[in-house]
Amino acid sequence: MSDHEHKDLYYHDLFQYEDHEHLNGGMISINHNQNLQGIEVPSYMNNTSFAECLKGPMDYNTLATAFGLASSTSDEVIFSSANEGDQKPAEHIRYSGGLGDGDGGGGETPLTPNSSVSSSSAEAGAEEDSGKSKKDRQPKGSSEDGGDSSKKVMSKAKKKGEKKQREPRFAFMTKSEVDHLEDGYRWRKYGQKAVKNSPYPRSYYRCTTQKCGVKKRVERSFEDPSTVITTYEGQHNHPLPATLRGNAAASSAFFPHAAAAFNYAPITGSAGPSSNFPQELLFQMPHHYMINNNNQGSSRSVVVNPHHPHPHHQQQHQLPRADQHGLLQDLLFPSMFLKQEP
DNA sequence: CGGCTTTGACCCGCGC
DNA sequence: GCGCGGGTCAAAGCCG
Repeated sequence: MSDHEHKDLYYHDLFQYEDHEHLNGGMISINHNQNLQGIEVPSYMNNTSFAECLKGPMDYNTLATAFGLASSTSDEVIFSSANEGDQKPAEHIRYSGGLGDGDGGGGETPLTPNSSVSSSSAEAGAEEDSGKSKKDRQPKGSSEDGGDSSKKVMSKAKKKGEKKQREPRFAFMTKSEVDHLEDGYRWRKYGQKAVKNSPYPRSYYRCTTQKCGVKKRVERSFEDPSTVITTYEGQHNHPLPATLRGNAAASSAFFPHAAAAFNYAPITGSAGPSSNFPQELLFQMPHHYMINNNNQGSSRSVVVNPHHPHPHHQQQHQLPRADQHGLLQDLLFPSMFLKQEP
């Protein structure tokens, strides 16, 4: 497997923070207080196009067009969820994904997250940041006995051949006062770095579940301090931690709405990422989403469990038993995306 | 005491 | 080659 090939196949760094400005125009407003009907379509975008995007084949270009983005150039689709609730300011969600338009010779993209069938590439990567495999670090302070140096060298050499490749990423912008938004999963912070040109640091989190290599970065927008940018990398290979399901702990994870939406979106056309919505978007999202709407004390939660082993199928829900009841009817947002059969 | 956060050091890729 | 910035590690500290 040549590194270059992978480079072409997978589009990492889908989210360019520096490019935020030019995308600010494409936002959809979703009013959490009004359920689905609350979705406000930007003036420049007619309802029809929006609806088509959601109901029809998830064609990236269609989406992009509907969102007022230049489909040919833009990599992002922005979701904005306006929570007009009292205390909480509006929530904006920016969804971003890379356009897999480059040939890349599709088919190679991992389709089944859990079935590591496809090229370890993405899967293995998730395990532990493939690229710079940790461990090859040498404890500074203790000057080490060199005993492990071998280990270190080894891993180093190993990585030498294969270029590091990151998991596809998904970023969301959320208006929130809290940096780390609950999304139903448990995360452990493993680092924090100052962000260039920003007074706000960027925090790095890793899913605490073993074997799950999902990571996420959280940082506050320096342009709009009230906005938190959450970037997911990788996909969960496990269900939501039971302890968090239906728990108030999951307070305002709005970004998953968008994620869920795309996860359920049927893919049409070839398996290639070229003309359609980039597959990364469809398969790299967490499998479950818990969404809690705390507005007005009526906490509602939604758990979406795509498990979409077959992208060409219509969405198939496999909600966790415990959550199966009451959740669907509680869907605040996904139903229109889910395109549920009447 | 276990789990999590903090934080400085380290590694790596990339541009110059 | 060097410096910079992003990302990660892991020891130390904190907390329930």
